Amino acid sequence: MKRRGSFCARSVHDVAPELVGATGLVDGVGGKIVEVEAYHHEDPAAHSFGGRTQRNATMFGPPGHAYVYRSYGVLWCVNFVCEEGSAVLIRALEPTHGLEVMAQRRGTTEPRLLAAGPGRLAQALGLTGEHDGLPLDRPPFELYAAEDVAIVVGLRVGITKAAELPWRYGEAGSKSRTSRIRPLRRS
DNA sequence: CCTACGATCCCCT
DNA sequence: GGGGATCGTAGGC
Repeated sequence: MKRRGSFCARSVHDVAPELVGATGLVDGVGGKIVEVEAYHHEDPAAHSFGGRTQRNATMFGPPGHAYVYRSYGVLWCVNFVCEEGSAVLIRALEPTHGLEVMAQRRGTTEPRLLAAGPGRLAQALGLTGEHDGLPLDRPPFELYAAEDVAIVVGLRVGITKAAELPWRYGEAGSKSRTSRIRPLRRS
């Protein structure tokens, strides 16, 4: 996308909604991002809250890199690093490229189960801890500017701290999201 | 359709 | 030594 290098070097609250509708590929496999969550460094739910550690070191590095961490010991989740130790968790995408590869990695051809959910998405795109810290503006990554899509805003899921913050963004009406977002507002 | 729960690893305190 | 930014399966309705 234009301004690719600096796109993430802004507030996570600006970057997160603008990523909805963008297309992201890894080695040519991926699709349209339809759901994300923002994690700010002053937000108790963020991994970077409380300062730099071994696991979250990438979040404190330069913006525009991938922060990949292991979740529940069994899966990987992918974030785009933004400014000041904040990041956008990529929660779901609508598969458009490399459907057969995704189906093989996921062990299903059911479209809804390919990349709806952060763990499924990482598996479908072949992302693991080896991608942690890699720049997003170079291969194997490709990013393309967002379509003009209607956005729904709601509460983040799966967290216990700061659960009331409306920092989850999705494409309105998408069938490739993880679940219904009870809309707080639209834009 | 829905809810409940176990798996399984690192990182962190 | 505890606890997840989750997923799949099992079972009930």
